[in-house]
Amino acid sequence: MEQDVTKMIAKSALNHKRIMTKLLERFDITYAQYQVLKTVKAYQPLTAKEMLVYLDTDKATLSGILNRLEKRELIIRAEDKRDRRLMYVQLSKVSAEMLKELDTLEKDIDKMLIDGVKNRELKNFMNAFETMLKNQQNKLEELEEE
Amino acid sequence: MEQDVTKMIAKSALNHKRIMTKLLERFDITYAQYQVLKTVKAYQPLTAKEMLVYLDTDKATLSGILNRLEKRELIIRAEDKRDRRLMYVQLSKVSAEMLKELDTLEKDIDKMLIDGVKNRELKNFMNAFETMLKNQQNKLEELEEE
DNA sequence: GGTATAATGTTTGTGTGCAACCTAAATGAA
DNA sequence: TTCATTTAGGTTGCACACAAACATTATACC
Repeated sequence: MEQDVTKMIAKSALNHKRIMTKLLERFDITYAQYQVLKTVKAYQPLTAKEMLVYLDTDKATLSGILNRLEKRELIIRAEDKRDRRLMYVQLSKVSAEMLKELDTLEKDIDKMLIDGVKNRELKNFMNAFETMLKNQQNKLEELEEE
Repeated sequence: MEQDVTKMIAKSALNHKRIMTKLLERFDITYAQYQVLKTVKAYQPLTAKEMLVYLDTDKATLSGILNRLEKRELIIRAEDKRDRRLMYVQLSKVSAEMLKELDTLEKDIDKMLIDGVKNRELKNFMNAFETMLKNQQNKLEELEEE
């Protein structure tokens, strides 16, 4: 039964990624690129380092994604004159428009997910999930310290 | 609130992958390789096509993983004499031993996950999750048909 | 000021994930 | 038998995940 929980989580994460990827096809961007663009929209202008806080990914990965987004003119990079290590990122006009549309689409997907789940059930679900997430965090911290 | 569910799912799937990756470091195999080995153990000898049913991955991905596992002598590939397209896969002695140990480790992780969640809560959790998984499957099917 | 150290970001290498294409072998219809 | 079609599987190309090494620039300490 415990293994089932693990499998369900993995399966639904994969499902969600596949659904979003399908929706994003028409905009010709990947799921990872979409997540980056959303973060830029929410906090722009911001540096790569700041993005890492929100994105739960690696700086090397992010660097590549930003390169591709810049090449396609979906983001604009500008360096800080005070600290020349910093690169401030913001949306282009094209991507800003794109994201408006995508915001609606994604909200629909999020609602679809919990369709048929009663409010009280959902509360319980999230409570249990919080506990599990904490368990995982603890285990991860334990593993980090060797 | 709906977005939170989506985020929780993504986060916990990532957490689990990271925990397992950490545990597998000492055996010098990746999480994907471990999943393949587990499948081989459960159904060996079996063909690549059969594995795909259990693994929810792509044949191109699987092909690469099998190559690396074979190179490291963790699996053995043998062709069928009746149908020379088929490659039957089984564990080597080394990986069979390795998997015994890993089985225990993984079970502990699965138990750790639900620590502090009452039995009734867990039942509800899984019920709600089943509903969500079905919602996703429906959406995916809807998207496949264009 | 000069030098060690830290911070920001990029590059490189390996392993997935996945679509699209390719090969060889089996199958089936004419 | 012959030839088109299907099937199992491998290969290629691109994007991401992530560790490790690297380059540049700031900062701290003397």
